[in-house]
Amino acid sequence: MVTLEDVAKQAGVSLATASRVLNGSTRQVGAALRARVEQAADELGYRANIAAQTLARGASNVIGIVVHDLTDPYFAALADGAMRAAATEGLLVMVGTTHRDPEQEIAYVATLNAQRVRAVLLVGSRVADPAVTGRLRGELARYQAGGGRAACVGQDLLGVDTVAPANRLGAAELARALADLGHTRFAVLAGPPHLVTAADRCAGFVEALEELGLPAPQVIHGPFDRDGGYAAASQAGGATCVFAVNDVMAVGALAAYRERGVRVPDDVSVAGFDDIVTLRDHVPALATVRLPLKDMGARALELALGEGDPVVVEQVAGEVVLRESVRRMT
Amino acid sequence: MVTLEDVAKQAGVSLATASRVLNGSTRQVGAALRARVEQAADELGYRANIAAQTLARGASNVIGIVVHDLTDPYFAALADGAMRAAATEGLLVMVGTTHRDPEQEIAYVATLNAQRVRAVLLVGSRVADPAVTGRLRGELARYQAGGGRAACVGQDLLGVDTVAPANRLGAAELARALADLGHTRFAVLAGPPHLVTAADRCAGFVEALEELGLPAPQVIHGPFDRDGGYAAASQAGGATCVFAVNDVMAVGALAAYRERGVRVPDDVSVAGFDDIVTLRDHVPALATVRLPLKDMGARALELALGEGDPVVVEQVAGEVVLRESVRRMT
DNA sequence: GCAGACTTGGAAACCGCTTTCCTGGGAGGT
DNA sequence: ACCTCCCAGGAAAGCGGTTTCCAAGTCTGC
Repeated sequence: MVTLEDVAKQAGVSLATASRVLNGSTRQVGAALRARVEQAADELGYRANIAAQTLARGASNVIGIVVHDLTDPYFAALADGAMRAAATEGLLVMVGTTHRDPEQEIAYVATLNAQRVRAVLLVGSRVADPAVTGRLRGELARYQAGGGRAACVGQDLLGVDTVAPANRLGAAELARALADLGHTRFAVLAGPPHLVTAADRCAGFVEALEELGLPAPQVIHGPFDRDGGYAAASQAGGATCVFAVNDVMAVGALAAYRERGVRVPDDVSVAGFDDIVTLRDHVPALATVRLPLKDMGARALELALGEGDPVVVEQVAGEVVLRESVRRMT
Repeated sequence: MVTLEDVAKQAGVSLATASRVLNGSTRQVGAALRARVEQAADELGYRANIAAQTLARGASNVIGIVVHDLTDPYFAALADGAMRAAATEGLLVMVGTTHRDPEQEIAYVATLNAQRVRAVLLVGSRVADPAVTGRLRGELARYQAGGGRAACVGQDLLGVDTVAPANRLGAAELARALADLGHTRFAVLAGPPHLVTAADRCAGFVEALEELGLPAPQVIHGPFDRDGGYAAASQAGGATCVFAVNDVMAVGALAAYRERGVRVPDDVSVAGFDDIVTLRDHVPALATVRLPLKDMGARALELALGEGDPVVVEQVAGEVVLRESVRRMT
């Protein structure tokens, strides 16, 4: 591997000069020397050793993003938003997937801390486990104590800058919209009780129905993914409208109904949450609550990078979008 | 930030001993000292500085993955496969997205080289531009000259270990399967002519039809994504069966037909390529050629990490899967 | 009881780059 | 002409680890 010293030697200049020419410095270097250095670097095929730069500068140009599952379009969209924002800042991105294991999340924060990344983004729902959350907070605190910056997309439970989707509110608005269509008997495919995102959406929905004076919906717990939706849908009976707490689950539910010959929306209405872009061509088109995922990812990165001495928490509103998968009761 | 020296001082041992205890060495350290060091590290909240380790060891524990677009489930699946494999090896992953810009791809290789990553994975179709390919090869060669390892998922055009989907073959088999159903008039939504993956699939399909003595299909070029499929479908006329060179385009095509009131498969059959998992609940279910994307990603990482003095190129066969989106002609 | 072979701990060189501090020389002012 | 001031260039001190090389024990086996 060719080093800066090789380049300096070849160009007949000092290490300092070579460094100043090649790796961006405030100091000026004379045109003649500059040219010699650049030529030497080119001839030798010099590539700066970033590990050395990071060590010397005491600051790296990479950020870390921790998501649950990259193949879930929800996280892909969020990550993509953050990555685009990072690219415009000239930052590299290290991505970690936890596959929904909170321990992995904690471990990643430790690892990213060791990497001295500029910022870490924790993307995805928190879990309702004070012990785990506490340990994660501890790890984050340690990271931040060393000058690291962090932000989160999800719930404001970590004491860091947060982009928080208005899950409760969105679900409540959805409930009201569905009630407006004349539905009265609901079921909620509620996901796992310990997942805060799932729980919030479920709670918002249930509370809104209560306020409207409607009967409490049937709440069915299960996994937060497509198969969870599929399985939960099979247990729902008697409801004219089913709310799956995310789009992917809703798609699973639709699949279950299709297989059983239950027509959507004729026999049952189905709504989801998130408005996953990849699903826009699904048939029937899915009623949902739209979240600006890319923007949220990008915004989270901004927050992490920004000064923000006081921790900032930004609520992001969702927008109810009714589509073919729901119908008006006559 | 607490350093190893702080730990050593607190534990009353030398830097060398502290290093050996905390950061994995072949050398033994006595139980007493080991305990003291570990306690000190714990009390101080020590986290090794990986940049320093990388510099000293001359080897990093991160790999780079370069994909076109993370929100495209095709790449997400491939990347996920590679990332899982990386995780089992204890490697961290740096992900770069090029958004289909070959220049970006080259730039990423340079950057990852600067990072001295252990290996880089280039995931996605090559482009049919000798100049660009040449520059990419040059950058890769430079990286490999420095001890870097590389692999590619796509076409064997880079002179590195490659996992190559059998695009031609898969498309040919698909063509035969569709011909078996009695179709004779085909259209191909062919994607961009310069994208090798798209071109290969198109060519395989066209050749197979020719061998069967069937009339040449209408070939419609356009973008390689959902909207490209949507637009291309609108231009196809007279065919009873349409082959979109990837699933995402096929979904776009289905959307276009739906909007125009063209029934699939009654009026026209539609097939794709890839068998994207996220699309399994699409209606109508998409006939396609299944590629084991996760395995391919994982395999590419293995290849990159393996010895492999001779460059190895692995063909991965696709499996034709006929589903509701195609019908038998009577 | 002692030579030789292992072990364990520490000192210090080194990884590749940044940056502070110093030096010499030219420009500008009087 | 003389003195300052400023600026380009270089020497060298880190940045935080790893690892080689030594020295000093500690075991063996005879």
